[in-house]
Amino acid sequence: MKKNLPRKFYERDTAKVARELLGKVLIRPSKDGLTSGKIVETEAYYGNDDPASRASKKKTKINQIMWEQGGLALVYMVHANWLFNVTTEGKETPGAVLIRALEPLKGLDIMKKRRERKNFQDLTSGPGKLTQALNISKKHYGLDLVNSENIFISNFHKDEDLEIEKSHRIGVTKDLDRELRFYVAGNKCVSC
DNA sequence: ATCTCGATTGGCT
DNA sequence: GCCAATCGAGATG
Repeated sequence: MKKNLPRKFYERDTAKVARELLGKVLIRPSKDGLTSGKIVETEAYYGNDDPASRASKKKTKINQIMWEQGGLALVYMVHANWLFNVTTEGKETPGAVLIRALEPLKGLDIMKKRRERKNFQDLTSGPGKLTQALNISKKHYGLDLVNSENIFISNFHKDEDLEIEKSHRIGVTKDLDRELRFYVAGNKCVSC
């Protein structure tokens, strides 16, 4: 079993974490089998000065862990889909990275069943799709990815050279004048 | 108790 | 490409 990324990986500038999460593997063992995928698309969300961020408003039950340590699972629902994020930066500095797309690696049959789709590209090519494929939901809220066996992120076995591109964030009503979406160029599983 | 809205998805034109 | 459906949280009364 591969090793969880350490706390210090997450407790850095959010855009840097988002960018470096590309190519890492999200691993999700479960009762019905292990599913995993390579991260190919992410978005960075900051605090106060980021109108698109959940942390730009006051603390709530949902966003409060953005002020906690880095490496925690932040899961919430948008338009009837669970979205999976990881907190970043140290305590008192809010930040999180949204995982927007994966390239399926293991457990493809399980993913197909959960998604009720059989095409490779329909499995995890969107933030709501990948949570369904990996069976991630509200119950994982607050999980510490640095220690957990249920969901964790680790380095990929081979150091591939990724060609990374960036763009403005997708779907947000008020974006910043800064490109905070990162994705692997040309990858078939990127959401758009 | 009810209403509004969203970091989406999938089906249809 | 367009657009309606979907769920839960947060706000409001």
